[in-house]
Amino acid sequence: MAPKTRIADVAAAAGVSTATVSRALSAPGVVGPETLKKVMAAVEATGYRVNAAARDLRRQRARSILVLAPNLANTFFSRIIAAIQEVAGQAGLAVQISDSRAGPEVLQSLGHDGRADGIILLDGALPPEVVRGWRLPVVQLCEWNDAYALPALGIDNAAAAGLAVTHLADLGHGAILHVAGPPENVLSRTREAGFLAAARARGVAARVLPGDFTMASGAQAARDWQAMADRPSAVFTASDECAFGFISECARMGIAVPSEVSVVGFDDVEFAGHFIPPLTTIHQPRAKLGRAAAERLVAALEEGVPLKSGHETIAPHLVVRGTTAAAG
Amino acid sequence: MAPKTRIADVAAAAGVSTATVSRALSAPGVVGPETLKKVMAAVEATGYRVNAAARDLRRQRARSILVLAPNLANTFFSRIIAAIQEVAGQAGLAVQISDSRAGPEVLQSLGHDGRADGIILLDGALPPEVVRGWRLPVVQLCEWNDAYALPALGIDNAAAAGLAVTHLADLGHGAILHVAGPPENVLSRTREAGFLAAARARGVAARVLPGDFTMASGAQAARDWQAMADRPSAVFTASDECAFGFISECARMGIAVPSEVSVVGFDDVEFAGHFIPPLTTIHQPRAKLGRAAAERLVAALEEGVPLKSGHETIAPHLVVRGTTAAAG
DNA sequence: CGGCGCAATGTAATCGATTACATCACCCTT
DNA sequence: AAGGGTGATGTAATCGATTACATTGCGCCG
Repeated sequence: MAPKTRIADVAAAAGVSTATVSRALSAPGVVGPETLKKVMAAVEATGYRVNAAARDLRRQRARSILVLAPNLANTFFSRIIAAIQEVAGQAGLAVQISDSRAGPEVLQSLGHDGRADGIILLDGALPPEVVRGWRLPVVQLCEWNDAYALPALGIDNAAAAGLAVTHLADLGHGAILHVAGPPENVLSRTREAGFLAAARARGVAARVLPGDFTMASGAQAARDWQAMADRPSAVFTASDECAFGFISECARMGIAVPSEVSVVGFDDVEFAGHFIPPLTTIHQPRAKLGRAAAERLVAALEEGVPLKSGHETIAPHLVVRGTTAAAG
Repeated sequence: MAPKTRIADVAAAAGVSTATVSRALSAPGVVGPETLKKVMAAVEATGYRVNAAARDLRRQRARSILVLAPNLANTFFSRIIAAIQEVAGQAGLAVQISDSRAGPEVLQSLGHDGRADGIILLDGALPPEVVRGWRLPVVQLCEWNDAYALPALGIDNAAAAGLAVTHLADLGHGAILHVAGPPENVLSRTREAGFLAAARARGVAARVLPGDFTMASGAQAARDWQAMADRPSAVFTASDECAFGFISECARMGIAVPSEVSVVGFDDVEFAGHFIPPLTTIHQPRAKLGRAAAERLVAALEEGVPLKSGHETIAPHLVVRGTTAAAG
């Protein structure tokens, strides 16, 4: 009925001033118990809800955080965002999401229009000048970019690649092929570097084929691999999707996994455990990552805990399933 | 550098009044060309960005829509949300997401705090009194609830079930098992009803087992089906996940799909086409649904186009892949 | 040449909540 | 009994942008 009730309406109904209503709602301890009761009754009666815009304006806070991700449709992000929303929601902060591939001006204003108090950035490929122009606390998650000079959180990608190499070497594979991700991506580069370092350390032969994280690039890699003179007996791909593509193409070519070739993926996406055969892969704790990033940002925002600068990594682990076996 | 520049700063820099700056930015046509140039230069020089809270307060608009979904981690929603964000972003509206499983008070205020101008609701299981209490335009998407008395948009679930039945009957299957979804869910009920009606119309025997959309319930259904005296040769599940569970369990029991049993899923999730064998399933055009809902809401918000009440359905279609074959 | 109309700009009220500061009542101490 | 403290409440300034209304200056018409 009442289209909008303002704090003044509540004050009138309760027979007190607006200041008292405001205090009753945000600091119940400082108003008298009698008054508190009256105010609460009036709030109930009028169906009052604070106007967020007015409060935000006065408080110079939006009680909201912004999550920026490239390609929101990517299922990799959904669990992360869910975890962020959970933590933020508990702290009473709203979560706004936006595609980080929007134009620079749009991105620029996102950090300046006062709609958000902080940003969680899941993209390492934005123009540094835009990112550095933001005057808000920002946490980089999963991907990062040193040019931003911002705190970052993610798994240790190099160590993760090492886990894959160790696992395969332990199974007796003397040569391993890595299907890399797009070269402009930090994650790709770190994983590839980690792979090469671990292979060298372990004394196994290393080969690398280009890729771009997609299923199609995995299938292409399978064909290229099949045509090699001396095929490595094990493959480590830069993403699960790529591994799926590789394995599917092998199936099409009549090559059995894992008996003829072992495959290790990266990410442990929802589906990895249900693929046939279930995929051995590096697990990225997405919920934990989302939660950790949100907790840090919320702490910075609510309690003024400064964000630790520099990289913080979470240890990944390998999930051994059905796509790896001892070398024949 | 400048921690925050207000419109007054720009006005001072340009030597005009704040009113002129405001007009230059929001209605460039009404200020003189000279003045416009000066203002723009001043905006550039000071790095001014409007303060969204102040503008929202004054305009009584938030330029933001809220998407409410149960379980944001569910990958089914990510593509829908991406499409919503795309449409909203083009219209200059922010997208806020929240878990619809939050407490009633939280939900209540979401519709009243002035942070959002409209809501896209992906959940049909919220308390009707909360939903009806919102004084904002709301569009229900995918799921719906008649008690809300709100416009709804989704695929025609009954017709979709009919497509599955027709396909299987055409392949010569004389009996079909339906693994249903949770009975409290409208989608489950509509799909089941559509299934039964189509089976009756087509003259094929229909059986139903309970389920809840999950992979585990699909696996359980497979075991129950395996134990049946006269097993139907075809299965239609209420979700893709359920179909994956059914098929995986069949594989474990040594039953081949599709030669020994045909399976049709529902949703056409990202992974359906890459499952082995690729899943025959009902395709839900998620991007299209998200876009359509967002377009309607944006039109209602921006141009005052009233929301059509009642259900609006989009025709689904069947994607035939590798889990269905002619009855043996 | 006086006045009307129009275009450009300025002045100040407004959106709704928060909060610094002022006020008041009451009690306690000396 | 005067003075000082304490706790509860009211008054009014404030956050920053928008916009109704007022003002100014100029050209044009009769």
